[in-house]
Amino acid sequence: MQDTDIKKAGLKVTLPRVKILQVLEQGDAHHMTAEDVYKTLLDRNDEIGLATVYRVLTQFVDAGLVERHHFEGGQAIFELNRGGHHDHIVCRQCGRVEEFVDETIERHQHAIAEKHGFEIEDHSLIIYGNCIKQDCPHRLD
Amino acid sequence: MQDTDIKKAGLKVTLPRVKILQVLEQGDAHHMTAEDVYKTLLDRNDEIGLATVYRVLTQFVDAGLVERHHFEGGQAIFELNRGGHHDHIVCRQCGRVEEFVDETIERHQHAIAEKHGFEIEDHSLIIYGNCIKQDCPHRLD
DNA sequence: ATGCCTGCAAAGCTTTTGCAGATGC
DNA sequence: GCATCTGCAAAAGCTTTGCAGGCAT
Repeated sequence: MQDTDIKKAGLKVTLPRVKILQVLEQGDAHHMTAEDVYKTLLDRNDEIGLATVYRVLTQFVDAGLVERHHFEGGQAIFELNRGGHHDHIVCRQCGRVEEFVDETIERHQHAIAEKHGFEIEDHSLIIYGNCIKQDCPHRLD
Repeated sequence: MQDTDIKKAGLKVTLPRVKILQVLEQGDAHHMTAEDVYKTLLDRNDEIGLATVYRVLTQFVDAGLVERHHFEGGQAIFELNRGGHHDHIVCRQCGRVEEFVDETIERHQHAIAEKHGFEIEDHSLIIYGNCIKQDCPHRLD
């Protein structure tokens, strides 16, 4: 239940916050730019300012409710934090984003950090490629 | 020899291009923002416009001479392509960037791409943490 | 009632682009 | 000489911020 999450973050339960959380929960595309969230809200006739979308997303990131990723392209990508860490594989043709977890990679990263004298906090692994799925609209034949 | 590389890229060998390549080759910090490159040039009394730095770096990236990375923070990071792929581990305290290669991780990435029906083109693996080195100016004690 | 929120518009940053003059070949 | 390149200034994205009014508690 979203209201609880918002409260736990020390934030007031306001309409914009609830709606933004809903978009992130329901979106078929789990990975969205701030602009994507904004436009989705407009499509639903929820008129929420773009500045508010940015502000709220940042607050959610700070609260740990949402993750911010930096893919190619300069725009930040936001994703609801559903627990469970995962990495990403992105199709350069159609923009599709899929998630994966690989325990071996995770372990090796820790070993590498240790070897280099780093206390690991976080990591970002993004595989870029072309998906060869039937419905990739930019499919390479 | 840089002139050859520039020519091979189909670009004229101009002073700005040679100087920018020199900065990337000689920089102790192998990972620089466009602004870093620009300021380094100014320090050497080479007055090259920031727009030119951006334009030339982009041309070098397109030519495969330079790599562009997207770390946290929004600014693109440029690095001379010295052959040999590697990944990065970044200290959030002091900004230090170290490089590493892990064959197991590389292999697993290919396996993951295949499993998801992607033709892998590229990938970006960045580990963020805090280095605990003697000379880290922001060292956590 | 009060303090936290929102919307708007303006500003901030990084990066790109148009154009006139300069330069490499 | 001619095409390509550079510098400047302006513009273009994305994101943040100041402020005045609005809303949750």
